[in-house]
Amino acid sequence: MQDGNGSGSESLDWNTDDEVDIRSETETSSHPTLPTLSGAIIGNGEASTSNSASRTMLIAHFVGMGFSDKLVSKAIDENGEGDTESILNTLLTYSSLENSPEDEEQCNINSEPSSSDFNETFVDDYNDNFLDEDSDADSWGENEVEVKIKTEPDSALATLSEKDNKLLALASMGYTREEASTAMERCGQEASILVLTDFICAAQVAREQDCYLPEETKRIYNGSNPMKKRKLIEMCKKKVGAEDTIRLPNPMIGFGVPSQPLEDFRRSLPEAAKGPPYFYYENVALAPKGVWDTISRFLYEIEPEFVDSKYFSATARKRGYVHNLPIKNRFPLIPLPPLTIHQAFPLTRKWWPAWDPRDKLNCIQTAIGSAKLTERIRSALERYDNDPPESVQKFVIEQCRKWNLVWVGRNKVAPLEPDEVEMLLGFPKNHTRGGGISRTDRYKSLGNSFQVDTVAYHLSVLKDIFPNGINMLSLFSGIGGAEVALHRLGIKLKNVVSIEKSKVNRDIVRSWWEQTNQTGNLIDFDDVQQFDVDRVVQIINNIGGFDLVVGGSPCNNLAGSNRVSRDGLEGKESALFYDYFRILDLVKCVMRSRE
DNA sequence: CGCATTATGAGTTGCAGG
DNA sequence: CCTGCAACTCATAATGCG
Repeated sequence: MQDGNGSGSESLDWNTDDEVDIRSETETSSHPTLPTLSGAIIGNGEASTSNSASRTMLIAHFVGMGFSDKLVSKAIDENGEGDTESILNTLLTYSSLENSPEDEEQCNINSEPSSSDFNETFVDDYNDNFLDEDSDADSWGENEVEVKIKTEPDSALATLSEKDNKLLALASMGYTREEASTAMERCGQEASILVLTDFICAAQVAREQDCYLPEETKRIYNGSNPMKKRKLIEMCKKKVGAEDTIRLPNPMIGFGVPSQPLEDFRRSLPEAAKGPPYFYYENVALAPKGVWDTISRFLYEIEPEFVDSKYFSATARKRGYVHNLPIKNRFPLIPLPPLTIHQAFPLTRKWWPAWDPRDKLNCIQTAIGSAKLTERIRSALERYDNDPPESVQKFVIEQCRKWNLVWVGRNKVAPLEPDEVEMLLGFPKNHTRGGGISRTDRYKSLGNSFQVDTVAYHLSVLKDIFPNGINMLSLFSGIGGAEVALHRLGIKLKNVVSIEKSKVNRDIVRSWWEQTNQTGNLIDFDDVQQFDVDRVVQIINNIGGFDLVVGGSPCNNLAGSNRVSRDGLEGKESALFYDYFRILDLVKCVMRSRE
């Protein structure tokens, strides 16, 4: 996806002066802005008139959190007085749509919204609750949360948030509110972000060139004519200019790897990006076009650090990391892991043909090569006493690369074993073994995980900053790559709040936590979408704040190996990136309000 | 139903060579 | 500048078996 980045384009006039939007008090910015709560405009608090007592209380409550009087009234009108959760959601959406990078410091969430309610002994409560599994998400603050959810139909919530998400995303891309809503009107609310941006882009081009009638434009963007669509997108790219799209570095060493530390490298973070808390976000580097531009724009315009884990391991793993950590004085985990196939698997050397030039494995994925394939390879090679002809060599090497096969006997290749994958990714042996987990699930969980040495290298700078340990919020924890990395760095884990959908993964982390005799608290949840303001405030009041927020959101719809649903950042699972951003920004605001 | 097995390309990038 | 080619990719869904 090539998004339309408004800045730097004079000819297209992305931001018209006569646009009508809700940020009328501030000057129009020509820069694509972050949809952050941190950047919310704080109203000057007009006196509200003719309100019931409860309504006045309600308004005061939200105004106390930093929202303007006018906005709060509007939100209450839309949602009714009874449903504070929906009101808050609406307010957050409005705030996000308001663009005001100049006012980043004005986040005035009241740190004590009825603090007596929150200062109960929650830690004790959930330590008990965790013992009865699967009820974790609901066993919390039942009296409050349950009721709210039941009064609001799920479908309504989902529709609202989906629509808002799209508006939000479009706003973040620098489109005006008018363009966004027009596009949604014309393409329908079910239209994907791609379709919407295409529509806007096409409209721009049409306006520019005056050669497409509206009806024609509409027809083209109903998906009937892919050639013309592609051509139009190309034209848009030319117009917008590709100079500000994120490109992958070559070699992919980010801000340095142990063998090439980039000693004197400095970077300046945008003010809004600085902590607390520190945060660390991860996803696949080779995502569809435009994805990393969007991710970076949401995550405070921080430039992603793209690193291939082949500099830390015998297997490649090209990933992008967005974080606000210092990068000076990083150090790697000891012992240094093997960096070549030969070092990692000495026994394969005996069978490794001279005509297979590989010394690194490709990316570990979630599925392995079939026995049928390895058998085809064996029988193809068996016909020759010496080296096979070049055509056969080419076929075999191609398949070995594709499926990450290693030589385990004469003419015999095989996929990696789960424990070998564990080693390559930096996990302790048998990390994913036992406890009722199937072999298939082991491959899947490992294939979706961090490379521990790589992540540890980035997180190592925290050791001096937090000599007494850290509180961590871990989203999409998986099998606990970040937790393992910190533990191996010798950074004490005081409180770890972990959110992970898969029960087998939660079990793996819980098991590792017990096996390693952790002295801190591991608190887990299963759904990021239900992790709302109340919960964040409750937890922060209890543990005193987070030092680090880590997470790699789902890559399903971004990953190249997905033939079926590589739908980009708006895909079913990958769209959970926006929940990472939402929760991070929430934590940021609550933390700032407690200063 | 759980688990294992298998088949299923496209999108993107880099690079060499016109 | 362009074109062709090689390389690579945190996956999904259908099927069969016990």
